[in-house]
Amino acid sequence: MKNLTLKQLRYFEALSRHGHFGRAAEVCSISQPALSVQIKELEQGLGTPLFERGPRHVRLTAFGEDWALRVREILRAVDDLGDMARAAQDGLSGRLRLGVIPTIAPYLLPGLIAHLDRTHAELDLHVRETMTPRLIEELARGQIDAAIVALPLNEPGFEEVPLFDEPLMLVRPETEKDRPVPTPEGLRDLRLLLLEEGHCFRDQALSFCQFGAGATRDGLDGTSLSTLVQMVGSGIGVTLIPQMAVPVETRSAPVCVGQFAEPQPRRTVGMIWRKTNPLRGQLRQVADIVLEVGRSLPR
Amino acid sequence: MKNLTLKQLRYFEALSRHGHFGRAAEVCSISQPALSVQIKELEQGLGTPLFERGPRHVRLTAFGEDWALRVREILRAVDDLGDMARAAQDGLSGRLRLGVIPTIAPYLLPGLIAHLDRTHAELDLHVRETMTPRLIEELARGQIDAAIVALPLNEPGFEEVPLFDEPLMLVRPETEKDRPVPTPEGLRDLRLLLLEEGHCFRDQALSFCQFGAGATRDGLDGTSLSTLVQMVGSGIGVTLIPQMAVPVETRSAPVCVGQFAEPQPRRTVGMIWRKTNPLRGQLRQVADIVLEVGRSLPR
DNA sequence: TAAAAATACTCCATAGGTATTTTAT
DNA sequence: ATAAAATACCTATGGAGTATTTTTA
Repeated sequence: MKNLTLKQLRYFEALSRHGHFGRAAEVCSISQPALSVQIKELEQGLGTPLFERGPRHVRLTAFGEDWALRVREILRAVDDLGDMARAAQDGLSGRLRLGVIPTIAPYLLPGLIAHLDRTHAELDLHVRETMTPRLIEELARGQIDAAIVALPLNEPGFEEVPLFDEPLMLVRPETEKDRPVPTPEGLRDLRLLLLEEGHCFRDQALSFCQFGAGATRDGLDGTSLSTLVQMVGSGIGVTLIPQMAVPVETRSAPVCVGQFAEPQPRRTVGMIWRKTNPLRGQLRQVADIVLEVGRSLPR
Repeated sequence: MKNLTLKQLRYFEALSRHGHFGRAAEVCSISQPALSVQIKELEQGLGTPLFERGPRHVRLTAFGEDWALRVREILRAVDDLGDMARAAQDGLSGRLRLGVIPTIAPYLLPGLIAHLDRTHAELDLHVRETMTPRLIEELARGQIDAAIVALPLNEPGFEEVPLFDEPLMLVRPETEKDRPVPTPEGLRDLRLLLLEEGHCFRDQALSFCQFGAGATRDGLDGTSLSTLVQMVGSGIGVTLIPQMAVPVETRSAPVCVGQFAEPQPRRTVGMIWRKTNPLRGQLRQVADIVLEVGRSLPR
């Protein structure tokens, strides 16, 4: 195995993930035959097949599985090499791929982007908005550099930096504005609207209401906080949203916002990245800026 | 840094070690301009210089130093990838690069090679004979797969497998054959001939005689056990050699061999390899064979 | 027969070679 | 003046594209 190339390893990795020559080739921006040839040469060089070709799907052989683990480590390490150069010339510059969960992105990003444009024009910010488990995966794979999520996560290999925390607010139809804010127990008797499965914010809200696992709940699911508030506005029920969402989301619906009595439900917003990411120095700087932007959000 | 290649990393590594474009290029089997170009592209891609070009030597920059550490790890990991394939199809085959120290090689290798030829013709054995520190270095760098040395070493990251141990024998001029074998203390009054600095066997012999560090010694240094025995044969002094060397070395010189009283000086012969070497399964097999061959040496 | 991988061929980008120039002591 | 690295230029290998065939459920 003297003429092993990084390209081959990248192609192998793509194929191992997609299990399909055509799609993997597309991801690699090459043609399917080009990928076939490289994979074949890889297997020939090794003297062992890496994939089992079925007519419907391509699967890693047992040996291929082992191999893939090491290959992924190597590719991560190689990608880090590039980042080291940028880390060396400190100061924020170059591409920075930031993941943000959907219950933070719309409220924090406008201010963050404006701030970065003003203070660090050299920084080429790419934003990816998706839910926490996906972000973790992409971080591990080196597809993004850092993520803004709700803490704690306790993922091994990741550094967590808590930035600020904020209360969760009750949103009710405007008609109920003079009613007292219910207790967590009282919430169970209302029709509580929540985000669909997968959003960590859903779980945070649920845990405040102390619904047991699997307990049936008289509510509906929405795909965004915006949707939920609109639903509340039309009298369907009530919902919880983080404080940072209040100014944006309650402007255009006939709803009122209430604050719970102590102990308030809260969530912690923070940043995470791989502990070994060479850009961690830069990422700390970004975290400071996110904190600043977060603190300056309208209440 | 999208078009980084393994070749570039290998060239970089070679240049970082040799500090000289011409010699590094030779090691890589390419021309000096080819190397210059690749290094230049590497630095351009990174946006940072990796080397300081002086008129007399090329040195790594501070950043280059950091980079080199990671690059070496990556290259080792990549080389391991190739070995994994061979490890998978177990059974001894393919190239196996074995280091052996000079005080073992001439006595053990003939039998070992004969045995392997007979039982594992598929195995392509490459032998490297040099002293322990060098072997350790080459193991770490992946230039050899395993080494046969005197244990213990306690090198972190290496697996040590003790195989057998053997006594150190006293070699005197044949004329002294009827004299009693001296004690360790008695040895100090004789002219003791030892291997030159660097051979671990020298230290083993010295420690038996309990010469303090730096104590002056009335002896001479030789470059091989063979030389030492010849010198003893011509009446210059006495020496110690490992038991396995006795049949070969005392055949052609007028010397006699004596065994010390308990506690005898002994050395342990064993094999070492990197703990993470994918071939370790194979290496254990080789160790078993070395043990067998070692045990069957004539006494 | 249809979906997907492998093969055939053609082409061009680029790694590498030789000859030469530049650089710094 | 000399040793060593950089540049110029040319060549050839091999990676990638398009068109096509083979494979198997």
